[in-house]
Amino acid sequence: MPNIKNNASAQETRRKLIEAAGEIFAERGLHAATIKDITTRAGVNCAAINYHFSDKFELYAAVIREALQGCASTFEVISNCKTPEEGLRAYITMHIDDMYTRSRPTWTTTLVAHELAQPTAALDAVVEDLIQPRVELMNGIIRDILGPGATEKEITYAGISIWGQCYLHVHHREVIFRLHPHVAQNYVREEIIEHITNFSFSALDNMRERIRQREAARK
Amino acid sequence: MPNIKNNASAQETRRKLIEAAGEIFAERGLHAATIKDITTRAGVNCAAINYHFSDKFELYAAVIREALQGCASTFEVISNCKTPEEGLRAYITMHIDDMYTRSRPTWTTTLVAHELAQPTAALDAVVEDLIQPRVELMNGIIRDILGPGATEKEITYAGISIWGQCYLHVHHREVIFRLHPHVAQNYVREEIIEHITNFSFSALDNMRERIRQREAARK
Amino acid sequence: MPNIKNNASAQETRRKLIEAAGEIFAERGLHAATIKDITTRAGVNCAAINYHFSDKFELYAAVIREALQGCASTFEVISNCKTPEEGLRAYITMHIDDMYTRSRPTWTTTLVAHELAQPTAALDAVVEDLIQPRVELMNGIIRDILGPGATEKEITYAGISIWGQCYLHVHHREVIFRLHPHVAQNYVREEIIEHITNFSFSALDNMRERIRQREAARK
Amino acid sequence: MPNIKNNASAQETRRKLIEAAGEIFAERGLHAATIKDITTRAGVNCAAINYHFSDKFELYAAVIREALQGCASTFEVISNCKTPEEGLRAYITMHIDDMYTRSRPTWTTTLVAHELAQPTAALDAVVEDLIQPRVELMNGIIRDILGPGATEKEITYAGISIWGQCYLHVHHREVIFRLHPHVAQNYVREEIIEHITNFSFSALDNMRERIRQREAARK
DNA sequence: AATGAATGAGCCTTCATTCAT
DNA sequence: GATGAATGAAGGCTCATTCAT
Repeated sequence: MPNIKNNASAQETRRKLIEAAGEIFAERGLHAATIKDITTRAGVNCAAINYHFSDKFELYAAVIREALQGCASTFEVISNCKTPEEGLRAYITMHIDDMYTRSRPTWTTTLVAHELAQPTAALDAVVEDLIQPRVELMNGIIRDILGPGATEKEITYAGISIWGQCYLHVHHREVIFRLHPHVAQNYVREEIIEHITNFSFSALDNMRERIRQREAARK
Repeated sequence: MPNIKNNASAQETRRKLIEAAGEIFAERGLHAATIKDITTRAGVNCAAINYHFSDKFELYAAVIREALQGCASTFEVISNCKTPEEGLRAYITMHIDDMYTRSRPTWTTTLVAHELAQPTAALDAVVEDLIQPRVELMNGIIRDILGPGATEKEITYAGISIWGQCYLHVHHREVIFRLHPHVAQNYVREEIIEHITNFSFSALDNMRERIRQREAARK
Repeated sequence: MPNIKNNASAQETRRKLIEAAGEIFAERGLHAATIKDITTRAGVNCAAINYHFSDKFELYAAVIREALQGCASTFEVISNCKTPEEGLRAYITMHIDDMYTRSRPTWTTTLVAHELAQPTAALDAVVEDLIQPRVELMNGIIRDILGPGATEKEITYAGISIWGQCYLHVHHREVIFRLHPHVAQNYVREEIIEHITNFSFSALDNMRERIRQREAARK
Repeated sequence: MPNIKNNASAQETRRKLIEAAGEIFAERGLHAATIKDITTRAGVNCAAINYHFSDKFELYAAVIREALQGCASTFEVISNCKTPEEGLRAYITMHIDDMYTRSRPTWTTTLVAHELAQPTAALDAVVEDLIQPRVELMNGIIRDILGPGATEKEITYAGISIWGQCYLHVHHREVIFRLHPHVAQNYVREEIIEHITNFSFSALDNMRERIRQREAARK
């Protein structure tokens, strides 16, 4: 791995750059963000980017990597859930809380949204490090709920249905608020989690019943 | 009204520009797309953009407007449905088919996705012309299904849940395919429509029952 | 002479173009004035300039020629003056009135000022048609006043002294007004003519006396 | 204060840019001068203008400011004059020498002439820093000559009369030479100074006498 | 005679990058 | 390790001009 600077002040500069770049990339996207914007906000010279990351895109990649770290922290919570419904609720909560958690800088979610809408070479890392594990986690929960007769496709589709509901709330809140001012004015996180959990669980329950009947008929 | 050119050849040039710009804006986004790219693909001189649309951004706005036209065509189909379930299925079909319809150029959906992920001043038009009418259409269907006791918030949340499921399939197919290669290899449009319809309908059915019980208890 | 169009409507277009171009060249100068500005103000198509004048610079030259016409009209007034002092006063009046005469469009003076400060190829015409005759006229008056002993150089210098006084009042009124607000607020054309005439005449009178003494001594 | 570069080489580049820009702005005026011309003559990259002055116009303003410096140097000479006539001669000499002094770059006078003929936002600085002090200096001299009875208007008009004579010699030499080839061939700076001084002094003397008579009559 | 449409050239500016210190 | 200075490349836009009608 190149460009690993050991000096303490070097690490400090790196950190300031990643922080500033994260915010600005999230605000404007990869192309509209300029190096001058980033270095100005970071309070360093513009040549520092070339020194620490050799490239604007390398900085972007580093920012993405940074954004993906710490996302796995809530996984244990989900694993410890006893009932599948609890697991489902915990999973949905994790998604919705992407927007609120203060343990990570606020720009990470927005940044990932940009990357999904307009993928760069960094998309692979996003999929592998962030989304893939979540999908697998979720698939496990769904498999538990749907029972042993569920096909991989059914599990996949169900997973997408749940993820999609969360996705809009997390990444397109602005549009939702514009469409539904009454939601914007009285925004209650728990309400949304409750709705998606109920909506999804009842749909999964129905799927489970259908699968059970199908499997019974097949025997 | 400025910039309305009447000559036939002018209209032709406008069309070529919008076509080329649509593709390139969809590929690269507003900032990364260059005027040279667009005019080269359109086969016209770069000054033509200034002549027909005074600005790069005005061209972008025109492209967005163009993308939004023709989206309302399937509304009648939905209005003619007899049962709510049929209406729901027709609505979901309309969403999913955004990706496949050949009556419109292929770039429109991608372009709208960009606009949602990284809104510009053109977002207002997208929301008002494209999304708002769909949301109202859907809310009517949902209201029919949930029955008279449903609150506005319940209808809103249910609508977002359905929209969200379609959204991922339409706008993030690339990511879905990467995550689920078996879906990519054997992609069946009807399967997806079937799944989302069933998933959503059973969830709505469950909501309806709860609401019914709640309203009964209240009396 | 090329580009002499005979049709009546063509002459009309030419006239409108020269009028509009005169104003805009006077406002902004040759380079800063754009063809679009001019044709917009003239209410004609931009290709008309190329058709009637073949060139932006040819249009400018035509405008200059236009501006120079009609300047000779007051010459007879001066020629008819009986005493040299009257002639001097009439000459100064002619200069000062360049700014006020309503028989010609108001932009001509400003335009000539531009040409003097930043000469183009059109300067020759300005000098030959506008300035040269005036200078010769003035030199005659001055020669009358100074008497037969005056050298050409003395006449020349005296002429420049008189012209220069008028020049500032005519071409740099804006600066004068800024420097002397009390003059701006109570601007009296006659006062200025009176001052320059007295100032110049007394100076010329003094010159005449010196020349007389010098010539007397020489004999 | 932005744009103050401290490094020695930066100062050197700034100086080269101002020098080159001064010459080219003087040759062609603000609009006709191109950044490429300037940077080529200065031997620097075109982006240097953006780096040192953020703008073409900011560069122009800096050039004007530069042109105005050092103009006040001869003021003491005038202040030290004993008789009013000496002061008047020194003042006229200062004006005429604007064209010849080699202590300043040769373009400054031409540049100021452009600015007067076609004012930009930089005119304010020209008036305040260059012209205003000279006018006040001159008004003092004239007030001494005319005596206590002179009105402000009389002093103002007299000042303009003197300034105007110098103005033509300084700013329109080209035209003068074209009109009077014999002056061009045998140009003697002292002759001109002598003429303007005599011409003006005799006129002022005459004014003083009139004022004296008027004041005497009023009592 | 006039115009709508189109164009090539060039301008100012910005950007990511690199160099020298 | 960090920075002030400099730069080549390219971008958006404007302009005078020309073409086809």
